[in-house]
Amino acid sequence: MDLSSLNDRQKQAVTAPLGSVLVLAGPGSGKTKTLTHRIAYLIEKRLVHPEHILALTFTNKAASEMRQRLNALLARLPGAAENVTMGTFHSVCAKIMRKEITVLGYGNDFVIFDTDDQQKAIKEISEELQLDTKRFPASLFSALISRAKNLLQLPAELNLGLESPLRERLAEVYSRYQDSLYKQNALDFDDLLMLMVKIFQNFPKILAKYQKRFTYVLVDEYQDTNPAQYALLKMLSEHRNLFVVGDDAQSIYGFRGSDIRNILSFENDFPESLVIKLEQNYRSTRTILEAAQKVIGLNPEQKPKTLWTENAEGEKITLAETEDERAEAEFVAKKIVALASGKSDEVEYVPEEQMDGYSILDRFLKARKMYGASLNSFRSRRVPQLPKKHDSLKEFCILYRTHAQSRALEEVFIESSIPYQIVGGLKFYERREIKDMLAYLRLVLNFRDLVSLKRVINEPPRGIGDKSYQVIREFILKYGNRDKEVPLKDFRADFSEIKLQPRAWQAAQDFFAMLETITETPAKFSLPELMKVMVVKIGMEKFLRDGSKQGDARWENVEELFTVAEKFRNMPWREGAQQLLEEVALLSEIDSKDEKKDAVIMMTLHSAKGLEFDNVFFVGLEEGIMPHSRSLLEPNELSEEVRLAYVGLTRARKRLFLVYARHRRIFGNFQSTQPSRFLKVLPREKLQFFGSADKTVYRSDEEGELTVEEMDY
DNA sequence: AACGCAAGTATTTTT
DNA sequence: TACTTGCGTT
Ligand SMILES: Nc1ncnc2c1ncn2[C@@H]1O[C@H](COP(=O)(O)OP(=O)(O)OP(=O)(O)O)[C@@H](O)[C@H]1O
Repeated sequence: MDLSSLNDRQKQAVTAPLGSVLVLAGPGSGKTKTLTHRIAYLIEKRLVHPEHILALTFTNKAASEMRQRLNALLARLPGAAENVTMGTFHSVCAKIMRKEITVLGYGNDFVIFDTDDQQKAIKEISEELQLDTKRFPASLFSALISRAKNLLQLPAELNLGLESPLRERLAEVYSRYQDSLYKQNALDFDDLLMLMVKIFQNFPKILAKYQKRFTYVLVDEYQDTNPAQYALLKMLSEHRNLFVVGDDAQSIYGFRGSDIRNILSFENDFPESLVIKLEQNYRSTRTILEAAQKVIGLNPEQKPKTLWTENAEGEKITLAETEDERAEAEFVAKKIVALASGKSDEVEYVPEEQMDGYSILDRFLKARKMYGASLNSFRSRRVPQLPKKHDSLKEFCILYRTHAQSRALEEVFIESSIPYQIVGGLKFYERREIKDMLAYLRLVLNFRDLVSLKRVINEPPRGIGDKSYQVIREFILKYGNRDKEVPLKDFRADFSEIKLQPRAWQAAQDFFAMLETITETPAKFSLPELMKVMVVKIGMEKFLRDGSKQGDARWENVEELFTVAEKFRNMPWREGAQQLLEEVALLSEIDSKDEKKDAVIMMTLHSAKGLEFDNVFFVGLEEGIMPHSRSLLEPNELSEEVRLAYVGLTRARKRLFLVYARHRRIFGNFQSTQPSRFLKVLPREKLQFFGSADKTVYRSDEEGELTVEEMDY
């Protein structure tokens, strides 16, 4: 096997004897690359069969990219890469659970509840218990339940050290919530991990089966694993044959239960393990690396690591101060236009009549559609224009702390005719019409799914309001139980007994009759075929296309969903629906990124984990945003902000632009802002300033000795 | 039950 | 600013 593209340390990791290995190293040192080569090596040297390898990544996208690379590395063994099990913890657990969950009493056609479904289920319980939803919002319970599950605490074992009365309320809600999930045959995200652990703990035969199946387990981004994931690894790997890579300085998912101690105590947890440190960075220029090191230096608790590079010193980092978020976006647009049209320096504004490409009318129409720009405000703005002929935009990336920051950028990019792609934020699958369609599908598979029922029983309007829904809900909850599954047909016979107002009664009977006819579709039909019948029965097109343009757009989205469903044409519709729903529920934000599209990419710092770009714009570097105001109270959270900034800076290969605004609109009104404390530690001589950034940021020299917490304003 | 309007409130970060 | 929630009217 060709190891020539690896350095000595990387080779050592790739060819290490079987046993536990930790590769602990900084950004851009080739951890992911090493992990991929390790898999290839194990397969090619016939040390482990591909089917016996389990590789866990942080996102689905990372998994599919790894599989592609592996395929290329194993060109001489075609098909081998396909046999490796790869995916996120959640998706791999979901697959295993489909086979094994019946031991817990759930059906293996369970649905996966996303955060939204989860909160709706909790809300119903809060209402049932007549809790004060101001004092105890569903989002609070949802976060706490998630925390408990990540700590592997079932309702009976709940112990989060909370104060009364929250402790008692949570215990009640959690217990009822878990019952409710069970009755609906649903698992939430955290159940996928927690219940998997519980199965392995309580059913040693099942555990043994998977220990035999996966004799070698690899984990990328190990610093962001939570206690449940840790427990899984510990059981699966029987303390051996575990290969993990990560960097404690890049742990950024603490809010989701990730525990940095997993990587810090690997050596103790897995005795006789081999720890390998990679120290050469292949990604960034020396300047970028130096700046990043300074920032992470704000966290004394991070494990010290050497990181050097043979790369050139490179260009200076640009530190720009702008007036507000609009000017910030214009600054970024201007730089991108300049760089992508081959001019390394400033561009002049192009007079309208000389503009290539789009007419001003086009741009105005787009701007109005996107954010309702008025003609006057639009004309008074002069933004640079991206020429029709320009370099590829794929190597431009804009990073921000929160999704809300993308708006100003979007507005300016539309006006500048710069194609862009936003990762995450308001997604296709979060649109109302799409969620409705998926809810119908879920109901067709499982009429006990109350969250879906509530969503669509009156969508389109059928004359079944909240009162009637509550009665139906009670009926279903009391009706039989999951242990002996009742077909919808039998349910319907009994459902005619339900006591509802005549109009609602008829509508409800019709609704379930419709579900039943869809459910009886023979298995020879595929999912796309079923869905087309389904929308007709529902009357979806008439409902959505109300004559407005938005209505047409909504219907187009449904048609787009048909296209997605085409993937599942070669299997019975039930299976297809299940796979579609699972895939949608477990999508990662970054999965939506379209590699083919030539566009500037915008995303949150969290989504950028593991990625790299030639040109990175890190915007909104202000106190309150980066670090975020919600993180300032807890030192742990502030440390995580430092790591987040470190992740952001180290995404850049060649050029890095840091931008902050003096004023920013927050909740609609302007507030003045202060530059981020993280900027103060950057090496001044490696920066190129724009605006009065130099003066504003380096106001005093005495701050050199302060800790991050002390650096506040 | 459905619709419309007004007030109030919220933004980290995601599988 | 934008979205959700609640209230009042039909
Ligand atoms: N030995 C090497 N020679 C040349 N390039 C390398 C070498 N090792 C890694 N690289 C390159 O360095 C870049 C970073 O690699 P990789 O993404 O694997 O790093 P990483 O340590 O996983 O980074 P991060 O911690 O940011 O996720 C990639 O473009 C990779 O191709």
